[in-house]
Amino acid sequence: MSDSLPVFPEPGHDHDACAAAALARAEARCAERGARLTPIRRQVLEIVWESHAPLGAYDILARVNAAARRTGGAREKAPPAVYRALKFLLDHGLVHRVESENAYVGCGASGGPHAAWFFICERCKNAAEIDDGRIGGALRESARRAGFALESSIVELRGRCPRCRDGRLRA
Amino acid sequence: MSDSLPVFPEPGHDHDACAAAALARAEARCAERGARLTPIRRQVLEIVWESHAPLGAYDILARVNAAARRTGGAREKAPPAVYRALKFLLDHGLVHRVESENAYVGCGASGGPHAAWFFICERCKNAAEIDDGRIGGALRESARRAGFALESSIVELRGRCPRCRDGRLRA
DNA sequence: TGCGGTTCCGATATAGTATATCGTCGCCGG
DNA sequence: CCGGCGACGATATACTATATCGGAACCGCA
Repeated sequence: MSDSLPVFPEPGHDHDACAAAALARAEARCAERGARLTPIRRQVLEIVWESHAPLGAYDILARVNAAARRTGGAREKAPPAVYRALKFLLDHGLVHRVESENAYVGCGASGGPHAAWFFICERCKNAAEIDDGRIGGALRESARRAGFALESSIVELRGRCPRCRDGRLRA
Repeated sequence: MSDSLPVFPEPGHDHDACAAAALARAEARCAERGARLTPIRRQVLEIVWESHAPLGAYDILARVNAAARRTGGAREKAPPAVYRALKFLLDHGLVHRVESENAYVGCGASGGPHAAWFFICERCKNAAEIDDGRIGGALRESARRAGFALESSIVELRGRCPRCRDGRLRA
């Protein structure tokens, strides 16, 4: 685990490349595991990677169906299609769920299983994963002292990202 | 902020006293603030204090209505009644919301505003507030290093409480 | 080639969580 | 008396998620 690094996407970052890299990681991981990145799963993953802001399941569904309407008249998907795809992606560590928003965001890490801890900007809505060993240490130590057998941890830190923090409301 | 102390309720603790103390704290705080602990607000608070396990809004609603049926035929309350009461209690720091369960639990602290961090036992379902300065320190330091202006933090640690941890499944 | 198992998906229904809106009542200060 | 405000009742609706069943596609294997 490394120190915390600049975690929010830079203003002008090449987001297409960012998303493409995530898709490539997903394909690699699925190949490794013999898991099938089917069209609907891949599409849902692409949609959550359209930005760094967590997206609700029904927003994802709407985009899936909007795309279907554009490209030809395939019948509308129903909610379970999206929830099944999300479950697959969650199970394989390709997306994370943001509990405080009932929403889903792409996993930016290439490594194995890891805790899903986030900074979430209240203004631009972006979420950035936190990679900071100190937090894990503090949580484990706190659990140890309480006699609590820690199995998983949810950490969602809300506030203003570096770009949005300077009081510039609704810039 | 103190060290982490034994935070889960003891097996045989006097829960009636525990709930009564919480109600007394609530009355005191409302008096201080000129806020009105109306009958429905008080009843919702009593219901969340029936145990240390977070309770869903509709479970609370069902208990409110069950009580009404028992004591005489007052008309059933609708969901907004409970959500309004919960909002009041949340605003005044008398209950906390557990994001990972869409559920609500009484606030055990008597002090002022504070972060709502929890241990949540997957077996007995109880939630216990964490009072550990190290966690806050780690979170603030992580935010500082990332240039993130921290406004609020959600920490929900899931696992087994001291009483439930020893592999005794469904005892 | 045909069988049997598994995985994935379509389709429908329903469960569970939360809020918007509008009207009324009661209280309190002027 | 009246005006404002906070609280609440009532209805409707939005949003989030899952249960269940059946069929299609795929795979390994006799």
